[in-house]
Amino acid sequence: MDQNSLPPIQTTARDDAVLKALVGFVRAEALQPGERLPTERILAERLKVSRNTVREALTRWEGLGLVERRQGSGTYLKAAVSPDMLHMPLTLAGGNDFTSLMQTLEIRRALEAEAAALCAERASPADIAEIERKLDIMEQAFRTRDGMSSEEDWEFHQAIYRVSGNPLFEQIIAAMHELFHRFWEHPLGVRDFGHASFPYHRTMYERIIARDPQGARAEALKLIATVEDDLKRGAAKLKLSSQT
Amino acid sequence: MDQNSLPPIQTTARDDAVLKALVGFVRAEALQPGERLPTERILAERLKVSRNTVREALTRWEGLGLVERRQGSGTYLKAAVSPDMLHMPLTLAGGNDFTSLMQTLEIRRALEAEAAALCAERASPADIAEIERKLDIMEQAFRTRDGMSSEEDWEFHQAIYRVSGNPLFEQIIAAMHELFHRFWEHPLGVRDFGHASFPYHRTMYERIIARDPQGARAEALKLIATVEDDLKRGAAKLKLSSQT
DNA sequence: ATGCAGAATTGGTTGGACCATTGGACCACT
DNA sequence: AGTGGTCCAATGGTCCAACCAATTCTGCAT
Repeated sequence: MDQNSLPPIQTTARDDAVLKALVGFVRAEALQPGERLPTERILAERLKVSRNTVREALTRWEGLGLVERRQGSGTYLKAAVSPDMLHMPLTLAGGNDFTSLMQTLEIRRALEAEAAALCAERASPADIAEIERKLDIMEQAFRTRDGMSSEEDWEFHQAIYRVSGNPLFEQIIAAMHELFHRFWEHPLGVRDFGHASFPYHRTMYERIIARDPQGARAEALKLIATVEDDLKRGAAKLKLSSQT
Repeated sequence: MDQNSLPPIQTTARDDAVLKALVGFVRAEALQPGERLPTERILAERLKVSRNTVREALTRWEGLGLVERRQGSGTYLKAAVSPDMLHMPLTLAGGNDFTSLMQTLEIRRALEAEAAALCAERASPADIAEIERKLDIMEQAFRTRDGMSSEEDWEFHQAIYRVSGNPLFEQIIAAMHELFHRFWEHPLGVRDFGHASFPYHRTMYERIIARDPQGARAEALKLIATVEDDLKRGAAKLKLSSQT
């Protein structure tokens, strides 16, 4: 017998139903991130469920970063919601910090190279102008502050992900970026962290405007390689691998 | 004034404390994934908190995929936990049109190639034996059922991600896989979907055992390319691009 | 042994109560 | 006008006790 022809029926799934209703509400009211949604008590009454059930549902959304609860104030939307969104909780098992850092870079290396290649294929003249603008801002910041242009650097990269035409690149790499910087807020003893990557931003840009996907990919790989080198230097310097 | 010199203070965080205690318990008892952890009632009593609080904490862990709750049975550990885990919930807005499907493949192309290369570099003899086992199972299923070996096919790929040594590959690609199959359960009109990719599984395996990262990468790219072709054929056939 | 009914266990839900924090209203004083 | 203080209502956080629903165990009848 084909087991797929008899999917398990859904008797109860109260909190899921609550979240579904909440998605509907957010869309109906066109709520934007930052706005407040109804109080738990009102939701419980309207949906005819217990307040505890509402709370379990909201706890799940809070864990996913979709919502923020402030005691005494209310519950606020933190991100856009849609009926068909997929949740992907990434868990990076501690281990030593160096390993985790390196793992985020392995993902980023793969995606950064692909995004650069796609960008070189698909960029419109307007896209190129935007990328160049971000590149100029970054180089300016790099020179005036001598290094430490991480904010502008990141904006340049984001522009490329956007031009790749695939929003998944930006979302996933952004997650890697945040994961990375949770360890690396103050470049572990490596004073000129990021210095080495600087020239490759412009060379990557040049391969993009030349509509050279393979070249752009190669430059992106070189760029990530310098970051990996910086990381290895920091690890060797601090021997930070001793944890728990 | 430096605003950073006065960070907001942290008062209470009951459920966080519960999770921290639970991490300690899991480590103390050396619980492995699949094992059952104490009853909610017992936890509440031992930790001197309400059962509701325990439930909120467990709900968060469930949302992160760390734990699975089965009514009437218990709560089971689903993954290893450690005190310094990092969580990065990522929610992807899934579209159901041709473009979205293609976008998941672009991500997968980048990651699959990188994972295959890393696998070729790092696979131990035991790893290779495991991959070969999965490959044999898949080829067997393919021949007996003539096509339609998607389950075994997926297991083969997962084995490769695991051997890559970076758990993020499996987590992210699994999300892409789910996003893809949410709308592709029955290969939209393409009867022999996946047929074309079949031979590349073995060629990829051969490059891996040959410790040839670039070769493995190339075979992975060919494999994904056949899937993209299948997708394009399905799209042209059904013109499925009309969807909300 | 086998199978089945019933009890015990366990997560899921409910309703009601109280606590802690927030933010606004109001007021006194400067 | 502005500063600080007090009060109060709204809101999320916690607690309790009970019951519901799914699962698992138990022991009896066959």
